[in-house]
Amino acid sequence: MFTFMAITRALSDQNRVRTLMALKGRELCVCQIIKLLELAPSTVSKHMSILANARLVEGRQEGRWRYYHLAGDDAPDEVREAIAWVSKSLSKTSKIQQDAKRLKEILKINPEVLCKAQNRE
Amino acid sequence: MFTFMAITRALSDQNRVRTLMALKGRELCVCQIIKLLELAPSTVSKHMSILANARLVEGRQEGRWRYYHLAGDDAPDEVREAIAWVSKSLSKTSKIQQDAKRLKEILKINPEVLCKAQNRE
DNA sequence: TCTATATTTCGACATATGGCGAAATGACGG
DNA sequence: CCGTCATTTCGCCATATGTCGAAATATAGA
Repeated sequence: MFTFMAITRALSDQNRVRTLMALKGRELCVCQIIKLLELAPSTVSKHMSILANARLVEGRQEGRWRYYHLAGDDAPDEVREAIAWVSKSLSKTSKIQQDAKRLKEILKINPEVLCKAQNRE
Repeated sequence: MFTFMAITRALSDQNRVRTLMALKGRELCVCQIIKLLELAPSTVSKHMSILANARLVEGRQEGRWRYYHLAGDDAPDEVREAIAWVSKSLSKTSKIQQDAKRLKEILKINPEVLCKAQNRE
């Protein structure tokens, strides 16, 4: 029950759900998520730790960058089914499709440039 | 997206999730839910309105009593799948099984008696 | 080792949420 | 209609949560 509630609480915030959907089928670096959500780095970091805590996502360090991806086949059933449910429920919503479009543009930007730009703000 | 977030926010509270599980396969009157959760009537009422707002449950008036039941086949896909996911994830957890056991005892009590007892507190 | 830089942690703040009790509402039986 | 009673609405409080900026941490490169 405790782990289940961690999942539902993680899913109860719109920005976290948007992030999950953005991670479908790809890995994203934190600065890319920051750009997508247009939130402060510290805020995004907290969101990611809540998602990771619920085991919905996993992080991977590569040099100075940290990449997050959706939980894989090794994750508990309830987690994988949660992701499937979210995905099925939201894929067609306009907000998520807008995000997908924006994300395409963000992925074109060299991450180096993206990160540096954020640190100047 | 808005309706989806209503569902996830509804599911982000333990007492509401417990209520959903208690409603699996049966209808319950508000005073029975009050007894199960051991919360104030006003609190339970608010929880039920959040669940109903998310369309996870539906209410039915019968005389002075109000009965709630899980959303049926007429509910949107996302709702029915949410219920299925919750149910699959939690059926075996000890907290929910404890509730099921307690509920059996509560169902033995005449609702009239149960309600009157609550109004004296 | 020193500097630059990507991310996290910390501290603060405003708002949201879960809880209660009291009062209001609505339904039944006289 | 009047009183009783189940439930909801309202007003309040304490705590949780989302957000930010500043400081801390960690990593790469000079």
